[in-house]
Order: sequence, then C-alpha cells, then structure tokens
Amino acid sequence: MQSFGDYVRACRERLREEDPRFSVRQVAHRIGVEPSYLSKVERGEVAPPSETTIGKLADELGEDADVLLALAGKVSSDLQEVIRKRPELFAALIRELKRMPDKAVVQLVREVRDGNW
Amino acid sequence: MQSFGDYVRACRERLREEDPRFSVRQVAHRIGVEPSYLSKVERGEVAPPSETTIGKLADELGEDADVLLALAGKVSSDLQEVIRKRPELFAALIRELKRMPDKAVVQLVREVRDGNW
DNA sequence: GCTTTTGTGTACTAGTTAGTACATAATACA
DNA sequence: TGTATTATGTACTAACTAGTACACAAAAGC
Repeated sequence: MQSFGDYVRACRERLREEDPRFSVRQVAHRIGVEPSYLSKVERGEVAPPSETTIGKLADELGEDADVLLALAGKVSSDLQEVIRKRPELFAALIRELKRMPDKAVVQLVREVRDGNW
Repeated sequence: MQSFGDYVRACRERLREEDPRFSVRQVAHRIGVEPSYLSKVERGEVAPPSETTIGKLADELGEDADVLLALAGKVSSDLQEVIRKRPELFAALIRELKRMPDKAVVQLVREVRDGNW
C-alpha cells in the first residue's frame, strides 16, 4: 500500500504543477518545520510527523487529516476520545469490525451516514 | 470517569479477596514488571503502561484488553490496522459516531453484533 | 552568467516513554 | 515475637520521538 511519504509527495507535486509555491522548502516553512525534515518525511527516511504537524500538512495540501493520520498508522485524538468514553461498547464494535468483510464495512459506513440502520 | 489505575486496582483487589496471589508484587512479577512500577501505575502516579504490558495485565486479571487500552487512552494496534486500511471510510464513520447520542451507539453495536443491519 | 531557490546529506538534541533498582516502613502470619 | 511478605518512596536511565541547524551541489529564473 502507498506509504505516508509517497502520498504527501504526490499531493504536493500535483499542486506544484499549478503553483510554484508548493516546493518542499516553502510548504515546510508554512507548516513550521525545517525543509530537510519534510524532505525526509516525504522520502520515508524518518517516521511520519506528529499529529499536530500532520494536521497542518493536511490543511496546507487540502487533504483530509483523518486520511493522512490513518496513512501514518495513527488514530486522531478525536477518535481516541470517542472510544475512551465507551470502552466496552467500542471493544464490541471493534471485534465485529475486525471480522467483517470489506464490503460489509463499506455498507455499514454508508448506512450509518445515511441514518438508515 | 474511572481512571486506568483505579480500574486495574479494583480488579486486582477483587481477585485478591479469593486468592492472595493477586498482590501487587506477585502480579507485577507474573507480568514481568517491577512491583513499584505497577504500584505507581495503579495509583496514577505514572502514565499507563505500553500496549504490550497492558495486554499481559488484561490477561492476568481476566479483563478485556480493548477495554483496558481504551481506559489508557490508547487504541489497539489491531484497530489501528483496520482503520489504516480504509482511511476515508473510517473518517466518515468516526465523524458520524462523534455526533451520535449514547443510545444510538449502543443500538448500532448491538445490531452489528447480531448481523441485522 | 550570476544570483536565487531548490532538494537533500550530515550531525546533533530536548523532551518523552516506559520502565529498573533499591531502600524502607507497614502488615500478615506462624 | 520474629520472620516473611507487602506496598510504596526515591533516584536513575536506555531508547525513542520529533524534530533543528547548517552545509552543499544542482537547477531555475532573470
């Protein structure tokens, strides 16, 4: 599967085709990190950044922060908070979701979103 | 809400009423940590242990590891893996779940478990 | 052609995590 | 009553996280 770094680099390069302000250096400067660090992150030389930095990066690139966080193997603290509030319930939900086939999860999400479950 | 430490201590003390082998010392020894460390964990003097140690503790106390992990403010790497595989879908599901009232979540979990959604 | 901007290599680090090691005082038990 | 076991206080730490700081060679732009 696509790594965090590859995904970020692809997004940034795509934006750069229309706007030269999306260089490693300038994006790094806008999100508040060193250019060499962002370069290493994009090439997967170091682990993905902190949740805070991923948030700024998502914002800057116009991407969904939850998607970037997931690619980084993290779960947003928002979600962690939701889970932490009802441990047993989520333990049950998680166990079911782990067993469910892909198609079932897709359908579940859709139905929850549409409110017809 | 009940903290991780309080919960663990309550579980352990309950077991201890019927079996003196559930002292801080002996439990600590069986899960492979120092007694002083487990003591501090139970009293909330230090942050909850690593996922690995929480797993052993759950096992030892006959508790659900996902519940203990949730109380520790963590999400199991199992769940993280599930989420990482379908980032956008889970982003959507999470956003809905954040808005749902308690009763709705309870019902959703039950219906998912029973397979009638 | 030269100045500016670029991406990346190398070297370093403050703060955090997840504990250990040992001492000591209270408690249980035989 | 003495010995064993207990919980906890104090002091320390290896490894990891999430970066910084700066130098340098290549490429772009005017």
